[in-house]
Amino acid sequence: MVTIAQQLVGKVLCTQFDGTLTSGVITETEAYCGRGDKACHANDGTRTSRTETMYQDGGIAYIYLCYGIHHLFNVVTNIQDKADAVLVRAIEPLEGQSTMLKRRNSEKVTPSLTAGPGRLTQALGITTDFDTTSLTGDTIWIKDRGNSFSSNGLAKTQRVGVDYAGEDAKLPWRFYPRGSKWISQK
DNA sequence: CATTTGATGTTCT
DNA sequence: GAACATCAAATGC
Repeated sequence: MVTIAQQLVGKVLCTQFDGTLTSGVITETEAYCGRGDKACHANDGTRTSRTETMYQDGGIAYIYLCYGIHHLFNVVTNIQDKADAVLVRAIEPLEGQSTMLKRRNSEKVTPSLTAGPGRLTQALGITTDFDTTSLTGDTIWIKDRGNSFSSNGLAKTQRVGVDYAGEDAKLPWRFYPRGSKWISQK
């Protein structure tokens, strides 16, 4: 679970709609565990129409609306009825940069273009319409470029924005490459 | 520069 | 009604 979150860093997240391809290298992830992690929406078997996606088999996208405005993208990583997911918090733009700039309504490629959970989904055109989409299809998928980071090259810190989770907010389940600029601010 | 505030939907009380 | 896995624009130094 936590291992999967580490392995996802350095892989390439791709989306393709209407013949337009956009992609980026994953530079920041957070692990969320459905059992014993108060920061997870589906902790302790909490099932709602929103979190139902997390209880499905792994290898699909869990996308939900946060604060009524932002779409956050997660990868479901466990088997059916085990609600585990990895939140992708930031990417480094790769292909289709001009499309991302257009979607984000900006002109220059800077970290603020895709560094942040709400930002990367906007740049890639991901919305809740793609919730439960399989990540092995041709709409949203993850490419292995073979340049994964060793646990030594990865910084390990507390997760962001989950202070309400008490002790569980201190779990070191946020990962990003040491020295990378494509990281969400805080 | 730092801090505050508005937008906004889903879920739980 | 309150809180929430957030961001950008406005305000105050």
